[in-house]
Amino acid sequence: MFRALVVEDQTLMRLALMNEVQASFEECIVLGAETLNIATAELQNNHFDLVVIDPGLPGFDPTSQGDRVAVVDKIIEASPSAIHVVVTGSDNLCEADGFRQIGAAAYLGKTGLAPGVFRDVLDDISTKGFSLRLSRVVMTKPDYRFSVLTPREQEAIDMMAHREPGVKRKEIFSLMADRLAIDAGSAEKYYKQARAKLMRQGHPLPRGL
Amino acid sequence: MFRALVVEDQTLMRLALMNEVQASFEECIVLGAETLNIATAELQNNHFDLVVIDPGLPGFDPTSQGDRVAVVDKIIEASPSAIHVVVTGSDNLCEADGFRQIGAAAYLGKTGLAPGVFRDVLDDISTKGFSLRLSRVVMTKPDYRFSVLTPREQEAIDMMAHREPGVKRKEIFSLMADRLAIDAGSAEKYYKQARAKLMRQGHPLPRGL
DNA sequence: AAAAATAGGGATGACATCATCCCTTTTTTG
DNA sequence: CAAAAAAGGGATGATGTCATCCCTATTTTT
Repeated sequence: MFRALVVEDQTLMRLALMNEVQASFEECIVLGAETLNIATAELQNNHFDLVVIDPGLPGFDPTSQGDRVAVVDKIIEASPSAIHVVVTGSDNLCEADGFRQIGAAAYLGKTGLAPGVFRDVLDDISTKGFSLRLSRVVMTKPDYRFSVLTPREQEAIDMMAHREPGVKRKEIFSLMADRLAIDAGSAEKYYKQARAKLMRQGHPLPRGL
Repeated sequence: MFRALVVEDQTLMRLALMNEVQASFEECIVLGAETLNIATAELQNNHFDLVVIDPGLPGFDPTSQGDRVAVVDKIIEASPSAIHVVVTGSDNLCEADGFRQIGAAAYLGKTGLAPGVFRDVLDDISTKGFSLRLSRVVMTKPDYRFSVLTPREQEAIDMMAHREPGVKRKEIFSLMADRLAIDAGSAEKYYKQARAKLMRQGHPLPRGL
């Protein structure tokens, strides 16, 4: 059974990261720790295959490079056989190198760290040994979220809304089919159903229909 | 139809906040913006009832108090009729006062901002006019997350794991029943089912069973 | 010893989502 | 024009979760 630990003080982010880890493994146990104390206690008593760390923890100065390295270093030394992924909001190349030198397998900026990216990061690690994803701004339009839509319908709307001009809808349906491992016809159906729901409720649809 | 906008650069956090907003309203549309540019473009073209803002956006100095105020101020001026909630990782009482004075209805620290808290914040706003929740460390034990459990089962395990010594399980079942608006017997069933699943797979259960 | 709490199951219907396949009409494109 | 793309529906079964009610031992309290 794959065991992972997520060390992050921001609750919503911790839960989101735990979700990402869970989504990356068939069967697994994921623990979440808010503080270094909780984390070290767990690391002493149990074995972990993967540890995700945000170095900006309570009780440490987030601007002090020494504090940040100390946090990560302590965790790495307490779990030498695990894969260590550093996640931070204030990322930079210099710090990435530093963490890499003390044994981290990945360094990720929080901006641009979207659902699904974590899986890619793990692929990077197993193929190249290290994964570096610095923060970068990607969005040009906002994301829409409608409470009336099912997850599948929401995804269909999302992908269609981000369609580049000139790209046919059919192509989006194929893409969606690939990503969700379903039939292209089903993807089309979800999109149409979603669209119909929004129209029925008189919603102003995002541009691109 | 209730319309909300979440302005936050960290993708996972933005999605989590959008979820929190959605969970707080029956029917709603929630937009997510990664940058101030996207946000202001939306604010110009559409009306919003609620705007959630993280002042630490790309292109601004997160350590500069002036930059942070400028971001929030620009958004508030662009949507004077909306409720404005400021969410930040580096929160302090002084900044909270500052944002309150320019019209924010809530100031929330990211640490301790857990699922469900947002609803309470909105209650605070409508009753007291302002909600202040500074970051604070709450956890003493880690959270466990098992991929084999359904959400209900996971919640049952969560709540039981955080049971104070001396508290009877029956009481937890009642509490769970209250919080989920279900029967106490059902809550008990979920817990037992979850426990059975974990035992069957040979998982070392968290202390407190 | 009696009462309450806990452990451990089985069976059930309601319900929503997922995924598929089918159909027609209109619009756009080559 | 002909063909492809798109809009707009209806019907279907599989599946999983939710929520409930039922049952019997065993253990712990009182």
